[in-house]
Amino acid sequence: MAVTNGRAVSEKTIGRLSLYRRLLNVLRDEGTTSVYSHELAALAGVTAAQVRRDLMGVAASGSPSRGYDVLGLIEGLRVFLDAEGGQPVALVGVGNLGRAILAYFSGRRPNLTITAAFDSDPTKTGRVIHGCRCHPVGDLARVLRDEGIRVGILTVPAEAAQGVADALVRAGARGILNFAPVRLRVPPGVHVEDLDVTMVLEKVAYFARNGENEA
Amino acid sequence: MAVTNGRAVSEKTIGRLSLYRRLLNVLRDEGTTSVYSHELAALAGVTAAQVRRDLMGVAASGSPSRGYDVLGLIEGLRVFLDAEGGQPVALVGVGNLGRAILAYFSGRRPNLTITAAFDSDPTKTGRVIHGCRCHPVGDLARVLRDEGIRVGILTVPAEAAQGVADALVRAGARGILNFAPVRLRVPPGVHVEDLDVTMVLEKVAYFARNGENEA
DNA sequence: TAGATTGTTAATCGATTAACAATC
DNA sequence: TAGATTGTTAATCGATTAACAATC
Repeated sequence: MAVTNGRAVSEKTIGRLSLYRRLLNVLRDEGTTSVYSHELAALAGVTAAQVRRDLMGVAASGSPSRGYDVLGLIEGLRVFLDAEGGQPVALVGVGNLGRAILAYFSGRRPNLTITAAFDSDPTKTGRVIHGCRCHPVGDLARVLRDEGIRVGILTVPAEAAQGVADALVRAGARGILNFAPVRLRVPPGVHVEDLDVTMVLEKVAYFARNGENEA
Repeated sequence: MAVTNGRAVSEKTIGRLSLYRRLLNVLRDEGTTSVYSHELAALAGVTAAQVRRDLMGVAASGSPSRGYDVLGLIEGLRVFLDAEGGQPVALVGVGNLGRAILAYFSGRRPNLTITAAFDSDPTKTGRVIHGCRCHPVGDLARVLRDEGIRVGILTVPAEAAQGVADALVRAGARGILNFAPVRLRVPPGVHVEDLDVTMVLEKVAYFARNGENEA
C-alpha cells in the first residue's frame, strides 16, 4: 500500500487508473469532452462506484450535470501516474522476449522510456536494438547511475534472475518488472511485479476446461 | 470462482498452485523427497497457513512428522492443473511478441503446447515458426475445430483484438490470454486473462517513485 | 422543480491469517 | 512423552459495493 498526498492507494487502484487513462485517451481522440462514471465503468468493466472511488484519489472532480471533464481527468491522471520530466527504464536480457518488449515500447511512451538495455552476450552489446543501446551487464551500475534509472525490466533466464535483481538493487533500482519464473528476494522498499506468462496461461487453460460460475 | 470436485477454487489459488508446482519441481531435481508447509511457503513468498489451505484443494495430503511428499504433491498438482492427454493452444498475431512467446513455449511444456499460430500477413502464413505452423486467420475456425483447441493467446494490435476474440469464441475457445491493451467483451463462460505490459510497467514505475508501506 | 450524478460513508463480501484439536 | 506439523474452523483484514445526502 502506497501513500501519496496523505491518501492510501492500493496496487489494484493504480492498475485501474492506468486503464482509465488509456480509455480516456481513446474518448479524447474521438472528440468526447465529458464522461459519466457509469460510462467509464462500462468501458473498463468495473462498477460506477468503483470509478468514482478511484477518481477520488486523483485531483480532478466531476459535476453531477456534466460528469467528468475528459481532458481534466487525463491531466489529473498524468500528474498522479507520471514522473516529472519522464522516467527512464532499463531492460536486462535481450533475448526473444527482451527484443519484443524493446520493440513494443520503442517510441511509444514518451514518459516511460527504455533508455538502456543490457546483455551478457558480447555479440549483442555495443549495438542499438529497436532504438535502444545495448550495454554489457558489467556496466549496469555505471549506466543506471549516469542515467538516473530506478526501474528495471528483467527478461533473463530463470537461473540468472536473482543475480541480476541483486545487481539492479545495488545499482539503485526501486522497482523491478520480472518476467523470469522465480520469486525474487529483494530488500524492503523495492517493488517487484511478476509477469509470469506460463502461470497465467496455466490459469487460462484451467478455467477454459473447468468453467466459471459468474457471480 | 470455479468449482472442481465440489470445492471452490479462486483464481488466485490456481496461480499459487502453479507456482508451488514449479518450486516442487526444483526441489525434486535437487533430490528433496519431502517438504513442510513453512518451507514451501518461504520459497513461494506466502504464509504456511496459505500453503496448507491451498493444498487442501488438491488430493495429496501431508504428515505431521514428515510434511508433504514432494513427488505426491507434484502428481496431485498435475492431476488438478493439467488436462488429460495435453491441451493444445492457439496463438494469433505472429509479431515481435507473438514470436517471443512461440520461442518461449517451444518444446518446453509437453502438456500445454502452442500447436497453431495465425496471422493475417501472407508473408508469415504457410511457414513454420519456432516449430509451430502459421495459418492464415481465415482458417481459424477450421483449425481450432480440427485440433480441438479451446485456448487462445492474443498478440495482435489493439485495433484487431476484439475482432479476433470474437472469431476465437465463435470457433469454440473458452479461454483467452489477452496481451492487447483493450478490455475484451466476451460471452459468459469464456475466461479472459489480461496481461498488459504497459499497465504493469506503469505500476512498477509508480511504486518505484512513491515507495510502499510494508504491513 | 424533478431527475440524475457526484463524493463519501457504511455495509457487504471474499480472501487471508490466526488459532487449535488431531496427529505423527 | 514432548514437540512440531497437519487439516480445518473462526477471526481478521482489506477491498468492493450499496446507499444516500449534496449538488447540478
